[in-house]
Amino acid sequence: MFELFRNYIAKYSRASLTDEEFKKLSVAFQPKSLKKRQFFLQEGEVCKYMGFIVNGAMRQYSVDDKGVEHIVNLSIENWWVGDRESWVMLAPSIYNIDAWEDTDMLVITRADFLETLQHIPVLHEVIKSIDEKHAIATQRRLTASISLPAEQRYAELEKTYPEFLQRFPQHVIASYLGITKETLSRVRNKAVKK
Amino acid sequence: MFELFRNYIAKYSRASLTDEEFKKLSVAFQPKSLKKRQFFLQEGEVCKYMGFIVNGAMRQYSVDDKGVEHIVNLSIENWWVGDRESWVMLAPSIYNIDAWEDTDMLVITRADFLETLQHIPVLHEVIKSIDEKHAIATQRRLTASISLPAEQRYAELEKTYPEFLQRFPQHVIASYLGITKETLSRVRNKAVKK
DNA sequence: CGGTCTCTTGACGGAGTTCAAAGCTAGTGG
DNA sequence: CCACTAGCTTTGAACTCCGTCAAGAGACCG
Repeated sequence: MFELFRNYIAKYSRASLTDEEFKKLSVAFQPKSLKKRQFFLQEGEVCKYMGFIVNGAMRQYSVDDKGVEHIVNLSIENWWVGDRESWVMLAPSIYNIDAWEDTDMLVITRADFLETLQHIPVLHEVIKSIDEKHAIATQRRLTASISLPAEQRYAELEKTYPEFLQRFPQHVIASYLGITKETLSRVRNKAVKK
Repeated sequence: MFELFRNYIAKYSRASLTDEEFKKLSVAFQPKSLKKRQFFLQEGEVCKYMGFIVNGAMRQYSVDDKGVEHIVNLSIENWWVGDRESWVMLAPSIYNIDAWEDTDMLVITRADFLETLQHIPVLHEVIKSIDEKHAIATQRRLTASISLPAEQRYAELEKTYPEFLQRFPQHVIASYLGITKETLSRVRNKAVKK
């Protein structure tokens, strides 16, 4: 359970954690398993946990006035899930997060997270680096969403996260791209012919 | 020049900086003034500076295959400008950043920034808090851009950053929202009639 | 003044949505 | 092993929102 997590952390820290530090870190996290379709966070709740996906796949989405789901994030192994805004502000979330496949995660509360940071200074560096990567990815997606047509957004996804195309059905991918499943189907058929 | 900056920093730190700390911080920054339309960063360059706007207004945009500008960020007093991705990765930027009004800024290089962080530990907290706010805002914009039609995105902007509507002409706002100036014009006329 | 920048309005076209139907797959239970 | 269902993908036709192109009108500035 924790090996993947340790490797992940090591990747993000110049000086990797000592055994003792990693032990401290481990006790702050609790294993949690979700069945497909089970919620990790529901709209209106405060996001009390951040989760690290050990295996499985999840989606984060909002629901509009008409009841349509808009997927804002997809996550698989080695990704974090949680609503930053709600987590930081302690405010009710506008998002739902649920499991798309049966999923095993490691979760931590904000209190435990902050305390652990005190005890393991190197972690700051790790977190910062993760946040940086995340910020860059989000900015890229925003830029694409504003400036590129559906077809190019799909092409970009294919290049950036090809795993997603294996793991999620097309109607999920479509929503993530901000288009309908029908449009995605047509885009793909057109692409194949080229 | 530095008063506004000091107030800004104070807002983001629980324990505000000592005079000595702030002096250290100040020497790391250099004043820089840009005339309207002058570039702070051009596509293809590495982003060597982060800038804090003391007064004025700037825009960050990419240019697509057809030569159309897509504005991804607008910034005014008390905002930071720079391309995170290029700044962190030391890679050529895909964005242009220029002044929309005559602008006075304080700028810092990455080397000076990292060194200053060493000398003033409280700064980490400040930076983290700024980054968090920024990440949340970007996520919100992405969500809106995927799930809301033009009219609601404009309404949201009106609520979130009403200053922008005063400072930037409509065609700039339109591009920031990912629509054309004509569409924005029609949306606004329709809104007035309600 | 005469330019440059800005906003508006109209006519047309196209990308993408909506709605409806049908086919395709994989699991589940008889 | 087949029948049935649920979830997924595809296709077509009508429609809608928004972009494109073009023209005109106001505002500001040298």
